[in-house]
Amino acid sequence: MPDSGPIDTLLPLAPAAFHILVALADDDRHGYAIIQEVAARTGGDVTLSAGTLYRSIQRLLEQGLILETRERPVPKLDDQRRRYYRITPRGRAAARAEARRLQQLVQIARAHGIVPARA
Amino acid sequence: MPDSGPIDTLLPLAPAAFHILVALADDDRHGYAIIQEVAARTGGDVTLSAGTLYRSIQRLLEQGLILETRERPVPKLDDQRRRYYRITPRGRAAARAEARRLQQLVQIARAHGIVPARA
DNA sequence: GACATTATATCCAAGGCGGATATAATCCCC
DNA sequence: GGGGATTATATCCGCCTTGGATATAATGTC
Repeated sequence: MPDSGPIDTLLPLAPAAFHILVALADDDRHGYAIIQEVAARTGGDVTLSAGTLYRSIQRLLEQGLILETRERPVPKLDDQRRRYYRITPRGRAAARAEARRLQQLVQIARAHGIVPARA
Repeated sequence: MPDSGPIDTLLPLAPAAFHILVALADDDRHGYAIIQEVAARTGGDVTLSAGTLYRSIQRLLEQGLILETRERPVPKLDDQRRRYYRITPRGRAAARAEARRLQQLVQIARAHGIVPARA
């Protein structure tokens, strides 16, 4: 399953994969920066380990949900170790589908009175 | 970790565990009925396998999130094979916390423009 | 009484995860 | 400019959860 086929077959998205895609929604980022972005965005609740991050990135590349860019956001001050990644349209679609799926879960929980009201 | 301690340590809840707790939110149910309830409630998207179900039930019992009841909803027509389960207050709290966590994920995805609007 | 369905339980292999380890480039400060 | 902390990527290990297969037995149906 390289980079085609229905998005549904990718769901449910692995939690780490979802976080990475969301972190790349706004800007291209390199791996280490993704870890920091996710931690910051979740208030420290989600701290991707290095092992999880780089394995997830490999899978996302194979699935065509992200791609590596040679562009450097700030060409002058650069760090040759960094590898920057960009979300693809397909990656955006996958993240959107996953978000919808999560939203449905919350809806079901609400229908069963688990959640007081809507947040 | 038998059945005490902060709810947060239980999060994230395994997907199967969350579905089971939600299915038990309204009524006591036996294992097989939980599978059917989850499948019905999700429009067939989530079909818990038998292996997943019974192992998840064991964990939930150990964690004090559900308990087994001897009560039979309909005492007359009964099936001696069935084992009925009931959600505990702690289980309800765990499901609520997990739903909140999921809701936060959706919010983050929205903040990054992944999701068009609110569902 | 035979056969499909219901119902619980266990085993196996696959996949995702955190944490540890390795290696190297970059930064900072004295 | 030399040395140590930090940044950055990568791989390995073991644990946990999962779907699917298998087993066993009670119940329902005709």
